[in-house]
Amino acid sequence: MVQNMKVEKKRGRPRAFDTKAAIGKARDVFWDRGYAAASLDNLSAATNLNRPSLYGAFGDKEDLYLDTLEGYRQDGMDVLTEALDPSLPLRDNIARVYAGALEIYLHGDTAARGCFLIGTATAEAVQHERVREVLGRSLNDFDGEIEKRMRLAVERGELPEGADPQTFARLASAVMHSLAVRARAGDSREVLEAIARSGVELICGSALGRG
Amino acid sequence: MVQNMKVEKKRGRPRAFDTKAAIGKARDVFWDRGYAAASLDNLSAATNLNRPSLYGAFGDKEDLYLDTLEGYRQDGMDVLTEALDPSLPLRDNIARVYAGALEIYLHGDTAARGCFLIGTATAEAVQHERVREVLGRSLNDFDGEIEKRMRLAVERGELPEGADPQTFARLASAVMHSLAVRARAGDSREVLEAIARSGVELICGSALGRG
DNA sequence: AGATTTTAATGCGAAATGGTACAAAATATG
DNA sequence: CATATTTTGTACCATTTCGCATTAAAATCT
Repeated sequence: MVQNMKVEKKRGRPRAFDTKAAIGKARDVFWDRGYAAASLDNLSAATNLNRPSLYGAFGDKEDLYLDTLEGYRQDGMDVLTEALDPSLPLRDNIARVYAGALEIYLHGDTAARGCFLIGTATAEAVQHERVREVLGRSLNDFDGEIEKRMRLAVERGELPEGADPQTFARLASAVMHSLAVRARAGDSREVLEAIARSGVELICGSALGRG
Repeated sequence: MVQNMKVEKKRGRPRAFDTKAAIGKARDVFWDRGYAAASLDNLSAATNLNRPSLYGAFGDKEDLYLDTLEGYRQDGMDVLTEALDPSLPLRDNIARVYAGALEIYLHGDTAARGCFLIGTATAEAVQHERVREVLGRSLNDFDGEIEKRMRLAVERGELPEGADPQTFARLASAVMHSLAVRARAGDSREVLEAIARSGVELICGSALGRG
């Protein structure tokens, strides 16, 4: 049932490329240049697909971009849920979330890439409603995933009794947003890790949650 | 001495436009569309300057963009220092900083604009070194201004004795960065204000700083 | 094998883009 | 007034852009 989804033999000529891989390559282009500055030639070169193939497989440039955004959101959620393993203390969870984020953000050829969503989708969000929708939904999904863990933390006493899980989740996200921006602005790993540590401290800190 | 800077009567035909106003109009265009997607036609139409005039007055598109960024940074610093009036309690200061930020971020015709720097310069930061430099410097300047107030707060006992002003400043900035992103992602004023309030609470909160 | 269906490759084209040449206009200086 | 200097407006250019039409190629179905 899992593998049946693609077993229906398609009629015509089979694709000579892997869709997921192509989206990944396209994502790298958008990540470095931003959506608007990424040309179809750039994308075509990076994916080894000529423009008509790109167009046939993904639709126009905006459609392709939305696909890369969705893929990133999904990957991000996977990393996040793994980092939030509830068998670990809350403090470790949040630290792992930030560490995982920095692992992604600090990659880059010429300069650190930061967060793909925050680094590129924000720029288009005002004009392109669909991009704004994906961006907003992604941020909310991240918040929601963290909020689940925060709820557990309140139950377990890792956070003060009256603490609002949603509020704590949003503040935990806020630190991550800042890391995303600062990484792309060129801040060093040392600075970013220091911010991450102090964020963990502030949110899960002994002063508040005696976590 | 202040007004002498421009009193040297220039020789040729005088400009028929106000430079500052033109930069402001251009900034609005970049703010909505992002740097790459803003065409010289867009900028020309918004400023009522034809392309050669734009080019003559500001240089090429990137030069003009950098001018708008610098102007925004300067304006932002002014708003920030005003909000951080040291005769007020730290809690009020930070609340005013966020309120001032939201006042700017929530403007927009089709959708909220968010922060001009974070919303548009991050997208270009990887490829354009000069943009990355301005972005990084701006973030640091904001941090520095807040840090000064935090230092004072430690001296006054508004924050715990051992607290590191730089750390607290960066965390205060982090909440603002999150507001910047979320505003552009379409979050409502209510949500943003709630985040701002909880950010103030967490950073200046009684549990920690008994401010 | 022949028909059908889907993908791949070449190349085109209309429009938009960033930038500039050039001449007219407007002002200060001599 | 004449000249030098700067700005303005029209028109233009070379390039890039996105998107597609068309044709060739490769697989499946009958």
